[in-house]
Amino acid sequence: MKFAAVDVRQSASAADLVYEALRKAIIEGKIAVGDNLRQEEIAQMFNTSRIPVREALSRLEQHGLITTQRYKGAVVAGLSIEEIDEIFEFRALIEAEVMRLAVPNLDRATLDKARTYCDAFDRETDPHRWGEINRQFHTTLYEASGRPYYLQNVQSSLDRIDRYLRAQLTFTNGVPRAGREHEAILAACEKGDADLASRLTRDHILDAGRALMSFLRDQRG
Amino acid sequence: MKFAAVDVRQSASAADLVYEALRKAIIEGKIAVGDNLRQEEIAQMFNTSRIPVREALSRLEQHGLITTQRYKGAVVAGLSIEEIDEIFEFRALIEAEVMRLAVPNLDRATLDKARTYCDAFDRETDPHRWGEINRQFHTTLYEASGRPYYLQNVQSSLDRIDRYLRAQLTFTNGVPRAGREHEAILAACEKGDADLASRLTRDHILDAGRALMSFLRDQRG
DNA sequence: TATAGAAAAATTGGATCCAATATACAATAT
DNA sequence: ATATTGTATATTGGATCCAATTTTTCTATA
Repeated sequence: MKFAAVDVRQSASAADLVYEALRKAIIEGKIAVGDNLRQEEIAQMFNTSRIPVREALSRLEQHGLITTQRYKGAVVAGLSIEEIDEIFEFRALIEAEVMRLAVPNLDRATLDKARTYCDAFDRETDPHRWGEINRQFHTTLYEASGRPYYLQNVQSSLDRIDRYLRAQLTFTNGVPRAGREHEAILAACEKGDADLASRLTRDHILDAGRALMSFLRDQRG
Repeated sequence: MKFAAVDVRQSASAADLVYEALRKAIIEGKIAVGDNLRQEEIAQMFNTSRIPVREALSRLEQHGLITTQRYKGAVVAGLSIEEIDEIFEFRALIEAEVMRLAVPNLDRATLDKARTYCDAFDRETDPHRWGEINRQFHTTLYEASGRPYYLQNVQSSLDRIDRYLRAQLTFTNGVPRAGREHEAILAACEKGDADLASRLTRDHILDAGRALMSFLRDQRG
C-alpha cells in the first residue's frame, strides 16, 4: 500500500535563500547603488560558501538588479532617468491590460481583500511600508486576471524601480494622489467597468512616474 | 604617446558560454521537452567543470526555459496550451506598442535592412531558417523604438515559444500568410503610418498564435 | 516468476582548494 | 615631489572533493 504523497516542501537551496534575501534588500533600497557585493562577505552573512552566493548573483544579474565585471565583482545596478522612464511606460502598458483582464473575474473576496490594502495604505504612517502595501493592493487585483506570465513581468519591472519609488515616498512623505487613485480604481472594479479600471491604472502609474521623474531630476540636478 | 584603445573583448566566462549555448539549443528545439540536462555531461561537452554549468542552468531556470528539482536535475520546460496562448497575447500587446514607437524613428538604412530580411524570408526554402529570419526582420524594426527594456522582454517572451513556432513552420511547411503580412507591415512603416504598422503587427502575432494553437491541439490530441 | 528490500551507482548541492586578475602600496628612478 | 615599476594582498572564476539524496541494480524470498 502507498501513502498519499506528502508535500515535503522541498527545502529551498542555499542559493535560493541568498537570491531571495539579496533581491529583497536591493528592491527595498537597503543596499545602495554602486555598493560592492563581495562574495565572501555575503557567504559569511548566510553561513555558507561562495558557490551558492555566485549562483544567486548570477541570477540577480539576469534580472538586471546588479552588474558584474570579471574579477571585479558585482555592484547594485543604477538606472538612468531614461531607463526609469521606459520602465514606467512599460508598466503602464501591461498593468493597464492586466487590470482590464482582471475585472470580469473579480469576486467579492478579492474585492474585499483589495479594500483592506487600500484602507491600510491610507492609514499607514510609516513611509517604508507604503511600497509593500501598494504592491499588494495592485497584485491582489491583478491576480484575478489569471495571467501568470503577465504577473511575472509586472513583478520583474516593479523590482527594478521599487527602490526609487520608496525613496520618493519617504522623502516627499507620500504621493498625495495615490490614495485617491486607489479608491477610484477599486470603485471601477466594483462597478465592473474594465475599461475605466484599465484607464485609471494606466494614469495612476504614469502619474507616479511623472512625480518620480521630477523628484529624481531635482535630486540629481 | 598613446595608442588607440583596443577593445580587449573581456572574454566571456565559461558560465556565459554555456548559458548562451544551452539557451540557443533550447529555443531552437534541439533539446526536446522533458530531456534531462545532466551537469556532468554538459560540463564534458564544454570541457569545463560542473560549477559554470550550474550557474548557466540557474540562469536558464530564471528565464523559465528549464525547471529543476533538488537532487533530480533539470529538464527543458514544456508549456501548456494556456501558457503558450498567454505568451502570444503578451507579445501582441508589447510588440504592437514597440512597433508604434519605432515607426517615427525609422530611417532609410533600417527600412532597407528590414526589406532584405523580408525578401530573404520569402526566398528561404529551409524551414529551420525561417524562425531566425523572422526574428531578425521584426527585431530590426523594433530596435528603432529606442526601448531596450521593451526589446529585452520581447526577446525573452519569444525565447519561450520559439521552438513551438519552429516546429510548426517545419511541419506545416510554413505559414502562408506570414510573408504577405511582413510585406504589409513594411509598407506601413515606409508610409510612416504608426497606427497601421502597430495594428498589423498585432494581427500578425495573433494570427501566428491561432495557427500554432490549432496545430498543437491537433498534435496533442 | 514476481516482488520487496538492500546495496550500488549516479546525480545534485555545497565546501574547499587553486589559478587568474585586479587593486593597493611600497620602492625606485627621474 | 611625482611618476613608474615591482610586489603583496584581495577578489573572482573554476576544479576537485565530500555529503545528501535519488535512481538503478541486485538479491533473497514468497
